[in-house]
Amino acid sequence: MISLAEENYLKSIYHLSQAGSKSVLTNELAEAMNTKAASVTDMIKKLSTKEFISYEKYYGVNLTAKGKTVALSVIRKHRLWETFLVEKLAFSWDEVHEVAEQLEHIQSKRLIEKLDEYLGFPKVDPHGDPIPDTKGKIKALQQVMLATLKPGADSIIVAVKDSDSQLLKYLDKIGARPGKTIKVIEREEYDGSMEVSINNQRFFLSKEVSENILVNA
Amino acid sequence: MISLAEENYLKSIYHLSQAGSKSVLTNELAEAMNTKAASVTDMIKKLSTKEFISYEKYYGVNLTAKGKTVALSVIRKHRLWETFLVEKLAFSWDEVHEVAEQLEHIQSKRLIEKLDEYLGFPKVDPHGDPIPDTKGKIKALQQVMLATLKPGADSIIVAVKDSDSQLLKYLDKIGARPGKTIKVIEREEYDGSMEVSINNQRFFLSKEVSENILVNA
DNA sequence: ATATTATTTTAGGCTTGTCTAAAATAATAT
DNA sequence: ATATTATTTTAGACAAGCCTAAAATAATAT
Ligand SMILES: [Mn+2]
Ligand SMILES: [Mn+2]
Ligand SMILES: [Mn+2]
Ligand SMILES: [Mn+2]
Repeated sequence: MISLAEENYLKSIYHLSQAGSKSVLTNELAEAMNTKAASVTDMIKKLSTKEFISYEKYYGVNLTAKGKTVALSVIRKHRLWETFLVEKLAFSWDEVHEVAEQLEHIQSKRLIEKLDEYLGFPKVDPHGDPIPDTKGKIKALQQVMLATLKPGADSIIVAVKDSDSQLLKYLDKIGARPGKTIKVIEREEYDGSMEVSINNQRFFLSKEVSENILVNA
Repeated sequence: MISLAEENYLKSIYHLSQAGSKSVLTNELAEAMNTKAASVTDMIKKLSTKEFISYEKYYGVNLTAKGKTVALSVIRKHRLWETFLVEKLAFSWDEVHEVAEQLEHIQSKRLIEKLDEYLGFPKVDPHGDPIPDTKGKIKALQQVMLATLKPGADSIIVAVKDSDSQLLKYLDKIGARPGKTIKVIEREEYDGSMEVSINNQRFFLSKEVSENILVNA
């Protein structure tokens, strides 16, 4: 049996280890989990005993194959539920993350299989994030932050960061959705802001925004 | 904030107080919750402090208006989810209860409103149980156990007990579903078993089965 | 009225997941 | 190489929810 807290830690470790390529450190995890380092150390020990992670004292943790499977299963559920909420219940994409955080912990293989089928076996969620298959296989998209593109570059939005409702509302307003073409007109070196065009309309994006828009490489 | 355990206790107290008209006793609750009397006493104190129940030591508990509201909200969610699982995901009626026990604890007003709308504002769940409305108003059906009917009586099945998968499979097989007409042919006094006809077919039902079929009074 | 039995509560303990404060270790700067 | 700083771990505590065993109370039988 795996608890809700354990699932959330494993998911978080997975996401953090995707970002960087090194071990996930205690403080990183504490920040991500909105808790204290001491609590993280406690949980790390439990997860390590259960062989979901490998742990070297003072040097952070890494998911084992077993742990990765759990993490991907939770992510699969999260993204399928988000898709359901948007496609079937007419939620907007900025409202779904919080609810999916709860729904992802429902334990029922059958439910997820049925849901997947009902949704027509979607490949990505409403934010463009790939949905792992039953076996936890995930399509590693070729994606890069919009912030890294040079002026003149033309590319297609692949995904956006999904957990900030404010950002999503803004992106929706300017039409920055997965599938859309975005062109970098100009880039200000000193603050990383840029002018872009979407749907033949021009917008100024701060560095913060352009780092949360992922485009095809 | 109300915890999952608290919600389950309140739901259970509600169901037990519907059955009998007296206060709900510690042992009844322990049995229903699959736990020990001592644990029930502990929880009762918490719920009492939070004013979800009124509690007289040694004489059992009763829901306050506040507690009843919570219980009915959980029951509403449970029954809406069961309806969703059967109507949209093609679950059979004997598979849904367990999953709904989990889904009923998802906290999101918006989700339940949208789900209700998506399902077309159903009035009863797949087992015939009435779905409380947003305000917790529930249609008290005129219903009586099939077991109490006399031979010759003709009546319509209104609901069936929903938490026993085996029973539901059996009822489905013989066609005993809500809305169907059932006629009592004969009743054996000494064991309470009866012969009935459904869809012009005859079946022998044990007392146990006939107590779990509810018909219009 | 009193004794026996059944029910409920209390006492004390365990696990999970959290916390703060203190100690240990690693990283960095001189 | 050593001192300072930052990070991580340990120690000890707490709330929620559960448990067993013992004590208290209520119900019932004589
Ligand atoms: Mn999300
Ligand atoms: Mn998403
Ligand atoms: Mn049910
Ligand atoms: Mn039901």
